Amino acid sequence: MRIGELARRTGVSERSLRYYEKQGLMTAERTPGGHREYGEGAVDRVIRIQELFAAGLCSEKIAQLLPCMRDSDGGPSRTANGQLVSDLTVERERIDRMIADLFRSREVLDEVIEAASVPAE
Amino acid sequence: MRIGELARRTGVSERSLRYYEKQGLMTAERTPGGHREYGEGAVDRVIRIQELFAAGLCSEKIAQLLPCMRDSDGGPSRTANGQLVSDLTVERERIDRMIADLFRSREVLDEVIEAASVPAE
DNA sequence: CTTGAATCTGACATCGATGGCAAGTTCTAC
DNA sequence: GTAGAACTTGCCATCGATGTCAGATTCAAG
Repeated sequence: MRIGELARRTGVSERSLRYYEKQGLMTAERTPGGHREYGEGAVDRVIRIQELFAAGLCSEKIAQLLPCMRDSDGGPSRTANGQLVSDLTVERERIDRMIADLFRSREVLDEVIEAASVPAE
Repeated sequence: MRIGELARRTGVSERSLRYYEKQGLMTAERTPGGHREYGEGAVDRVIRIQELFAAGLCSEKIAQLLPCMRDSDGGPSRTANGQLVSDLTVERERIDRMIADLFRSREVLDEVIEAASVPAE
């Protein structure tokens, strides 16, 4: 599939897809004319990338992380080295804190929403 | 307390504290000379603000939300109106999705970390 | 071929919270 | 009153992912 379809199917803009490639997060075959040609696996990969971005990881970390992931289709290709494991552990802790924060904030929102839905009292 | 101490106690920079004030997220008494003077409650408030920022809410929403919160010390002061409740509900759903994303990403990190800690096989 | 849609590259803009600096004022302790 | 720390305001810079635009090229269908 080409970039337009991939964008449609993942909900990620073409601009971002090209950016991901430039950041080394994904590759694409090229047609003789230079247009990107993606395999089916690209969809999952893009979604995974988006999730990691949303989790606050930067391009660089994601780029290091991706080849160590057990991909849905293929093999795990690589094992993380010590430095990467150390970095990822830090990220993991950050994510834990973020989750805790989100729970608290969600609770706050719920209280306010709840209070508004019970005007009496 | 003054801004330096508040910054130290909350881990938020003085720069950000002044920014919060400009955004209408908090107020401060002023000394005759114009220096900010904060009450004890400011510490909790700043931390709350930080959490909401971390949850992805923008200044504007936080500014609308804060007066509707049951503050630890004082009363809830206001009730959210329909528009705000609607906005907050949207934010709440976004936070839900974010939490789900974070769980998935954390799992990914765990798998990679785990795989690296078991070099054999 | 031709034409219009899709894609290419590259550059610049944006967003929002925060960092940093500069010049001036206030506070605190001596 | 004086010195130095702390504070004030205001402005410009930064970060990273994404938006957007322009001009050129390629693809697909007639």
